[in-house]
Amino acid sequence: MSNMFKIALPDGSVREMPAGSSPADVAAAIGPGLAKAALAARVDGELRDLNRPFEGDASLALVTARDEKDALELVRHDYAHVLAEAVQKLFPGTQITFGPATDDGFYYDFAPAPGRGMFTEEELPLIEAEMRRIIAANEPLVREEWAREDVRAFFAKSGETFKADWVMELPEGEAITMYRSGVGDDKWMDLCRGPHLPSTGKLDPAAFKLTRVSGAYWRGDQANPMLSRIYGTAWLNKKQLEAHLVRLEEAAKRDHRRIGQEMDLFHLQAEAHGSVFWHPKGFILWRALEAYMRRRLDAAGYDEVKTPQLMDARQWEKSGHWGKYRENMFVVPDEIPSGEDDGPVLKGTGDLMALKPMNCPAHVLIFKQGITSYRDLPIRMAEFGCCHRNEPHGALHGIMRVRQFTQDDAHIFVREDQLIDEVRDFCDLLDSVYQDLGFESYAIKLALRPEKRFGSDAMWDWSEQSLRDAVKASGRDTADYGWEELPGEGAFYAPKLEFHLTDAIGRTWQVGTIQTDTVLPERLDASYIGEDGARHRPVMLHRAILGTFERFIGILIEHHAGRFPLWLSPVQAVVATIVSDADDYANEVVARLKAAGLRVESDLRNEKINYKVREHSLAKVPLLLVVGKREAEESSVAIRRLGADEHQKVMSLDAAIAMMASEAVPPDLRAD
RNA sequence: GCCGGUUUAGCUCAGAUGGUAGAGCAGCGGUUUUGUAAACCGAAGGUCGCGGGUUCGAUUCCUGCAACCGGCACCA
Repeated sequence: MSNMFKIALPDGSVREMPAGSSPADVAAAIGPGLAKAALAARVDGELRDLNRPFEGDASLALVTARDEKDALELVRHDYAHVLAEAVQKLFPGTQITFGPATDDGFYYDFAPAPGRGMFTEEELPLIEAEMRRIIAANEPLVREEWAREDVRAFFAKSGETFKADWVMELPEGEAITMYRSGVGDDKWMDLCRGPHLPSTGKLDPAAFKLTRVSGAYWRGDQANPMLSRIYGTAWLNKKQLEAHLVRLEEAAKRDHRRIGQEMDLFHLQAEAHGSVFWHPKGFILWRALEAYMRRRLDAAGYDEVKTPQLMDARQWEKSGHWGKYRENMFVVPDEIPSGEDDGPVLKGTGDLMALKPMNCPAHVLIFKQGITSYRDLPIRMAEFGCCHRNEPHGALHGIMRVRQFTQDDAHIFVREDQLIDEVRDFCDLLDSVYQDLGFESYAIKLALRPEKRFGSDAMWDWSEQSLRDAVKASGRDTADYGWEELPGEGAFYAPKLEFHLTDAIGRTWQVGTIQTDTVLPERLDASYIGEDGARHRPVMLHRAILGTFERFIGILIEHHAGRFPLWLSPVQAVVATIVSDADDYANEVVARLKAAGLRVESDLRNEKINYKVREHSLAKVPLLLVVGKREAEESSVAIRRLGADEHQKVMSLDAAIAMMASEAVPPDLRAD
């Protein structure tokens, strides 16, 4: 066996390196510039430490900051390592657990030392300073392979029960990697799969920032102790960090809660927390969206229905909600008590009723009226259904996560042989709606059977596979759609396809969904008569495109930053006068625009035009029609378009009305 | 529900180690008739989230609760 290894480089060349050499040696052999720039190595495609020796012939690609994706991941992971080291040095007795890289940085979960509480934001600057000290010390990060029992003993000795317990769950017999930073008394060790940069000095002390603290359950399980998580954002250099912080500031300006208040769309208040008070302007947006959806559903063969808000508890027992969902339901006694202890019920039966958390059982009850033939299927039953769910309080978020909401819900009753086509058609309809509403991209996930569920494994096998097949048939099971499967995330009655959109600061929200349910038709005994004259169970597809009006409008607000396309804008135009002599003409313009179906307001106030322009621009009014003496004489308007480069365009009133009316047509009604 | 933080005028925020509080903007009254992102003057506006405690006195200290914010868990 040769004691020289052949190392193939990306340019096709091959270098002979002595056994025991590492990617760092190759980098040094190529040149000092590369040796300095190298952060890690890809050896036969696997990301590895720069100093980890080759084990034989290999292909090698050195990773530098130019390989941004790999570099960011490495660097962020290293910052997490440095964070953990800093925290343990500043706060002895703190236990370390896990600390991965995230999309914009890193976090680390700690179990605070006995007797002290969770970390607070006030402590972050102190921790940052210690991190910078560790970076300035340029401590080597050295990979060591340990036996599992040695690792356990090491952590057990210092009272690190989380790490000691965790390492015992790793496969027995395999070498486990520990990373050492610092030397001598300043030595610090962490159990970590790696890889890491060669030393802490490779990090830019000005390219990270600790951002917030949070609680987080050990291994993500509510039954486990809560740990103290510290989040940071980290980049390759200061410029990138600053750009990211600016992006966050810009994103905060798009927050739907802020814009909702600025544009007077809605408000929330403690007396009905988790329910939205829609103001006139916000409800115009709602109505435009609802009218649009209604047209799309009509065209796609749906029948719209309306079902009761309150149903008897016995019905919820039959549907299974009472057993699996009661903790989230608002339960209402059907009675008016006398008010005395054990006094009589003055009115009502005394039975329990519940506000519907979902529309599905009611739709099955409609389906069950009369007899359905196989020829009638599919039946697509739609409802803009108002539901109530008593959500965990910590889950509520603006209008994105509320306790009362209206779904663009529908249930499609299909034969098994119709299922895949129906799901595929739904995917196409959903795609078209998202395009119309300005969303170019969205993610599709398949949420698989949860632990707490109804139905047989065979049923779940079939349901899951049918959704998988339907997405494949629609051609959307690709990386462009972020396609992935999420084990354990399905509803208790069905697996579901989830369609996700992203908010202003990168949080993703599920909006659309379609679920293949065979459980509820069974429980509620829904059937159709087949070609063979026998009774069969239909499959029930639960589906929504917007998800809920509340959440979708929240996303729309952030996506457009309040600058809605004209057909959705609550106020499409304001006619603003320059002098009071133009008041009569302005009123005429407003009347003409209203007659053309446009939502328009006038501003005849005794204010300077600069003031009016500023005010209506801040209010995000898309079109400002300025009229003064000139326009009144010429029957024209000076149109200023929000966000446009050219300041104004003077055109005749007739031409302006034609242009605006055409632009305000909803996307599904456009001729083009 | 869990961890941390916050709650003062319509909005955005100051503030006092305990003696019932300010600013800007908005709103209101007046002056200004104005050509594309803030004209000027004036008066007014608050049980300092809610309850309990300590105190001569609490918006401030203690305590309970609620809502909100950031995460976790849960979810459309």
